[in-house]
Amino acid sequence: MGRSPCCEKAHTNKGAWTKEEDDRLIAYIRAHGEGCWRSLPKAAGLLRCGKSCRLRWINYLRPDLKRGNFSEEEDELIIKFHSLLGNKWSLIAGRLPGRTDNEIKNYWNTHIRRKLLSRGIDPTTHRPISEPAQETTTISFVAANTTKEEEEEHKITAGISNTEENIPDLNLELRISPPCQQPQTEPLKTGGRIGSVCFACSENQCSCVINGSSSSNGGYDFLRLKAGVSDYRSLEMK
DNA sequence: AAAACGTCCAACCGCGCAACC
DNA sequence: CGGTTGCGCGGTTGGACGTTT
Repeated sequence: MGRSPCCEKAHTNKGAWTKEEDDRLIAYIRAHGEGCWRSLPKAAGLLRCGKSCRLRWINYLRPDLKRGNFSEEEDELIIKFHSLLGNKWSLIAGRLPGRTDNEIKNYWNTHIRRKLLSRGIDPTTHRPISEPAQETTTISFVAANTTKEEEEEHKITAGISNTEENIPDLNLELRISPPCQQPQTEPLKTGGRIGSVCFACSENQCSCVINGSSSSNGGYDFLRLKAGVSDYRSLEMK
C-alpha cells in the first residue's frame, strides 16, 4: 500500500540548501510566482523535490519573514493561541505576521514548553501541573444526524477540552460569511449556548464581545482578533 | 583540551484532504 | 464515483553549535 513518492528520489539532493540553490529558487519564484511545486524544481533547474522547495521558500526564503528572536508579546500570543488551538501551528502562524509554522513549532518545543513548565503549567493542557488530572467533559453540539463535514466544523466551534490526550479542543466559532446586514436572531448552532464564553476575557458572562457590536456580524472577537477572523482564509492562510 | 551532554532549528517524512480526471 | 495527484500540515530527525564537566 502507500502512495507513489512525491518525486524521483534518486535524482534529488537532500540536506542543507546551498546558496546557489537558494538563489535559483528565489529567482524562479520572483519570475513566475509560487505554485505547482511539483514541476517547479525542474523548471527552476533544481535537483530538489517540490516539497523541499516549498518548505525552503515558506520557512526561510520568503521576503516577508521576520527573522530573529521572539518578543515577550509574541511569546504570550503563542501561548494563548496554543491554549485555544492546540498544535495547529499553521493557524497560530497565521496570526503572527512574519513567523512560520515551523519556526513557531520549534520555538514552542524549545522555549515555551520549558517556560510554562517553570511556571508550573502543563504545556499540553495549560492547567497547573499541581492540579489533579481533571475529568474533562467534551460538550458536543453535533446533532445525531450531522455529516462528517459538519462534525469537523463543529469541532472548531465548541467544547471545553478534549479527550484522551487532553489536547484542548477548538472552541472557536470560525465563520465564512459576508458581513451580515441584519442582527443575528437565530441562536448559535444547534441551540447550544456556544456563544456564552468570551475568549478574550475567559468569562462566561462577559459582555465585551458576545453582546457588543462585534457580535452583530455573527462572529466573535476571538482574542481580539476580529480583523483577522472576518475572513476564515486569512486565519488559516499564511 | 577534549569528551560528553544539551540546545536549537532546518529539513525530511508520512499522512490527510481536496481537486482533478 | 472511485482512483490519482498535488499540496499542506504536524511530527520527527539529524547535525551544527554551545555549554558543562
